Amino acid sequence: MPKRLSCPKGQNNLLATLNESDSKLILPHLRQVELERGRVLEDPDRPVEMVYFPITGVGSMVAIGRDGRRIEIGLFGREGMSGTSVVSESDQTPMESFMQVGGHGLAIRAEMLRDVMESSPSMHRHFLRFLHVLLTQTSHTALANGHAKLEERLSRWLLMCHDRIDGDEMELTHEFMSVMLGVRRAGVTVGTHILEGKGLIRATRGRIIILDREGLEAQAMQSYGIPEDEYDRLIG
Amino acid sequence: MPKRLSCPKGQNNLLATLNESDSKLILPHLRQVELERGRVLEDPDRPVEMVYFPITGVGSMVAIGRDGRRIEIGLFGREGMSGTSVVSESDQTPMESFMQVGGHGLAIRAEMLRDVMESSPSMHRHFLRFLHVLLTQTSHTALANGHAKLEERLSRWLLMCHDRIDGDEMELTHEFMSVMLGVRRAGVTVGTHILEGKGLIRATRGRIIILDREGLEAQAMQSYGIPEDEYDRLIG
DNA sequence: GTTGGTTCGTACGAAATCGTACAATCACTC
DNA sequence: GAGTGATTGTACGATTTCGTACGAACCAAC
Repeated sequence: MPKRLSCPKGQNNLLATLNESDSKLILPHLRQVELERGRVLEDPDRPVEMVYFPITGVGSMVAIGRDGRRIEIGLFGREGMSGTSVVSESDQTPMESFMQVGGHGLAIRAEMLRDVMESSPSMHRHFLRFLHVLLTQTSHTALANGHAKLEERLSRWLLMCHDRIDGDEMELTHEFMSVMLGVRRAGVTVGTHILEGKGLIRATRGRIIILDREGLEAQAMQSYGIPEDEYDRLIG
Repeated sequence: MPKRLSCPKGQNNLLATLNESDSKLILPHLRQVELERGRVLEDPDRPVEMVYFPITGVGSMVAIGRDGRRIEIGLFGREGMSGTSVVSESDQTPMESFMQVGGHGLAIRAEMLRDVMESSPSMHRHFLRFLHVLLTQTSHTALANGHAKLEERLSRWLLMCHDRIDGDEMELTHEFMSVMLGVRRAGVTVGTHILEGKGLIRATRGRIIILDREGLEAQAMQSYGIPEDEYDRLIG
């Protein structure tokens, strides 16, 4: 299977799939922004001020425990958006969102987004559907975290990143992946070796290259795909 | 800490917290229903036909993997509702919802709910906020599944059930809990013994009694509470 | 080229959980 | 009150992951 969630280059697919009048409505309020790696898009328990639609790059949503434990619960790129709590009329969330892979995109002030959604139920619906996809993704993250072995989770995660970038190369350290997956750094090192040994990826310092996507999907089979199907169904 | 998410007896809190005009709007379309244990409220990948607002009983949302692996990703009782995909304009989800503890509640046809939400943005917003709480809950399930030990996850799960029932007794088998948590049945048996040994619960055949809620919260500290805070913030 | 910080490879025993099995106990029916 | 099925208690080795540690490899700056 080829990459999922793909969309016309140079665009954000969530915006590209708006109908014409909604597109006209929101366009004037969007402005280009750089989304450098590490940029925080959403602070925990603080009102969302800007909502971002990546065109390149990958964002991570991270749940944070009482004691500060973190784990990634979802990621989004040019198929989606940050700040969905604006869409669910909840202003803020206890999670954090940040760019894990740098890129650029479009941004709109949260207040403004609220306004345009209010004036266009169809736009609201469109973003709501993305929220639903996000819930599905998070659910399957919970499923994978509960049932899947490290190697399978790693495969799933690499696939989800791969879907959201151009090309087959990503700048990722084992340390970073270990935090996202909530496992030991050393575990990730061993895991990547296994995938590398099977010829599915190639890993060099700070970089992972996907060699055999289908093979990776086979590795992740049970864990990958359902949220992506849901995206196709609802947004396409 | 006392039970969370509590609300006036004999009511569903999500409905009880609607404003007066919204309440009048939806009431005529609600009808009383029995929600016996095991009752399926929502089939995976099939359009939601009825939406349920429990008054007693507890419902579970379960994510299902490609190979049929299951894990509970959220639960709801008289503080919430089933069928949130109607709220997110997505009609259906790849998950299943069913009653894990029997009870009764109110039901409305999905179509009708769609209509009344369309005619009342404030009602739509209210349910959207619950959807946001659900996303938070699911995120923290992913967090717990990734980071917490069995004993901690078990405590968290018992607390979440406890919040949603009257009294301190629940009919639960180890087998059932093991499926919800995605662990071995034997593991749950050992886990309950530990909690029992600490005097936090009492377990008899097919039944768990919460003895020391605060103690349980201490056990689950890192994993429990944030989604509940979010509920208070948004619905109260 | 040396230095220093990041990243990666690898090792170790400890802990948690798994998969499985089987016997004991309970609740209910006949 | 004997039988039956569901539930629970307990055991076993196997597997996975943990926590930690330390050295090697790499990269960039001086």
